[in-house]
Formats: sequence, C-alpha cells, structure tokens
Amino acid sequence: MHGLAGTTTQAIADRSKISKAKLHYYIDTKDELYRKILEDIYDEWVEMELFHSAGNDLSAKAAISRYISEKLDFSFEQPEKSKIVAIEILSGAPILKEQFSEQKQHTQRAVRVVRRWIKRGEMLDIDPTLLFFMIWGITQHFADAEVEVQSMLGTTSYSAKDRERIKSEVTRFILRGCGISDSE
Amino acid sequence: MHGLAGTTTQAIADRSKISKAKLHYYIDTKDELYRKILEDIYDEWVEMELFHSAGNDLSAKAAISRYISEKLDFSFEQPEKSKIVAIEILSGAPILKEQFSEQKQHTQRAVRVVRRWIKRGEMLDIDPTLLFFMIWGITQHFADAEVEVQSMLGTTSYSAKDRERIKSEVTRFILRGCGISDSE
DNA sequence: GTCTATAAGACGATAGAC
DNA sequence: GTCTATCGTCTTATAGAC
Repeated sequence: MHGLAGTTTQAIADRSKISKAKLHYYIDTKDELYRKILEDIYDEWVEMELFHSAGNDLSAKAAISRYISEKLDFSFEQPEKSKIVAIEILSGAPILKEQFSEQKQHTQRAVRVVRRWIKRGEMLDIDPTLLFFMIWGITQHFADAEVEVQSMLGTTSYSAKDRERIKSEVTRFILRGCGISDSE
Repeated sequence: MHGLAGTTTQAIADRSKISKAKLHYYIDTKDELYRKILEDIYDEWVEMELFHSAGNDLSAKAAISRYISEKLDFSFEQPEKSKIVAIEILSGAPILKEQFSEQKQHTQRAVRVVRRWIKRGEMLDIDPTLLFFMIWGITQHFADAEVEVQSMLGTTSYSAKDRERIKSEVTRFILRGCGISDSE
C-alpha cells in the first residue's frame, strides 16, 4: 500500500495486466482513478451498519458484538481497503473530507441508539462518539498495522484460529469496557 | 504527512526555509534522511515504558493508567510523529521491519509483567499481546485519524478540555476492559 | 480498442562559481 | 557553506498508426 504518490500508473497497469496506454483509455488521470477507488471503499466503509442495524430492537450486547465482528472480518479479509482509507485520512483526508458530513449523519443516528441503551441501563454512561473511536481504533489496527501485529504474533497471515481468538478477546474486552456483563 | 514518496525534497527544503541545494549539502539522499527520521521516532516510540516502568512494584491500575496517559499525550502533542510511523507500517514497514525484533523484546518483558498481574488477581486473564494491540490501536487513533476525529468532535484541534475528557473516558474504558475496578 | 512512440514536465541529485 | 544552473531519470499523459 503506497497511497497516490507511491504508486505508478505503470504498476497499476502491470497488476491489471494491461498496457499503460490502455489504462489511460479507460481513465483520464491517475487522480481521478484514485478518487473513484477511494470513494467506493469509503462508501462500503461507512455503510457498514453502525448499531442502527437490522432491527432497532437488538440488545446493546448483540448489536455491539455484531458490529465488532463485522469490522474485524473486514480487517482480516480486506486489509488493503482499510489501508487505502487509512493513508487518505493520515494525509489529512484531502479528498474524503467533503464526505465526512455523510459519515457524521450515520454516526449521529448511532449516537442516539447508544444513548437509548444507556438510558435503559443496558450499558454504562460512555460518550458514544468516543466509544466509536475506540472501536474503530482497535478493529482497524488489525488491518493497518498488519505487519507489526503479525510479526509479534509470529505469523505472516491471520489463521482461522488467530481470527477466532482475536475476535473473542476483543469483543469481551469492549463489552466489559461498556459495562455489559460478560456472562451469557 | 505523506510518507517518503509523497514528499518532495523541494517541499522539505521549503519548510526548512533553505534551498534544495543546501539541503543536499547536509544530506546525501532523500532515502537516508527518511530512514534517519524514522529510526529516531521509532526509538522514542518503543522506549516509551510499557509497564515495566519506574518500579516493578506499580499496581496494574497505576501502570496501565500511566501508560495510556503517556501514549495519549504523545498523540495529542506530536501527531506528526505518530503519523510518520503509521505510514511506514501501513506500507509494510520496509525499513522498520528489521527493528521489530527490538520491539519484540520490550514487549516480551511487558508480557511477563501483565502475566504477574493476572496471577496476582489484579486483572482478568487477557492475552497480554492482544491487550497491547488494543491500547495502541485506541491511543494512536487519536493521532493518526486526527482529521476524522476532530471533524466529528466539531473542532480543529484538541482543546485542554477535549484531552482531559478523552483521557478520562479512555482510561476508564480500558481499565474496565481489563476487569480492574473502576472505583478508587 | 489496442499498440508503439514520444511529448511534457517533475524530481533527485550534482557541478561549479563565488 | 551557499548559490545558480543543469543533467539525467522517472512518470504521467497523449499522438497517431493499425
């Protein structure tokens, strides 16, 4: 993963197994291609249901568990996508900045859901927005810092066992952090 | 923050308010400069005491709280440094990879400290390495995803109030996640 | 639609005067 | 040590034949 400047059109063409000229037949500029890819990924990213899921009648425990599971699956299975977005945000989000407002709306809806859980006594009184940051930080770390994580785990890819263990530990950790009882 | 390929020597020279030629008087190649900066930051990064702090007699609660506080301060005060390392790791850590072994040793020592806490009943039985990943993921997110976080908080920089609130919420969240009693 | 060839410019690095 | 000028290379993008 190298971001916009770190990748050449030649490399893109090579990986697509087409010529550079052919690539330019389909796209106008490299920037445009980058922007398109980025927006596609970000849409997929934002639309990952953040608690206002299937039915609003899910318990806090069920909804949060499911969201963590989905986010971790995304990190395990499509780390490249996570990384592309990460580089864009690290760089100050010159392109995605405009779309933050869209995300804000999604998040506001999720904030209200969390507030309801808190009122109902399903979880502790935690700032919902900060809770999202923590969940994002943890789950995305397994994609973005893949090399470091795997190096320390002594592997070169996440085995099915690794995934289960991580998912289980992370879920229980976050649920406890939310003050949601660990036992069934 | 743009990584190695994303920054031109011209930009570096401009920001240093010297000419491009003068820059090349002090450094040989751009790669060399990048490597030097990276290794300096990473050393500072790794040496941030990870639990095997001052005295080994610190309680789990005190040691973890202190570490979170230090990491968050670093994220708030020197986000650029965090970002440079983040980009390097996102890119597969071509340069830092060799130094991972050093970090592994630091981490192994910290793992033993955590194991002791668990044996003593100071905290729940959590995989220490995964715990580190979660703490790193959360704390670094406030630096690396700065734009996104601040955009959602409705600010353009972390105020003293923001910092206190984040630090307090994050610390309590993680301590609860570790099964360490919230009250005094 | 797909190719070869090349234009046009950006960039890292150096030469050489002062 | 610091400057101006420039070389050589890499890269994006286009022109034009087929």
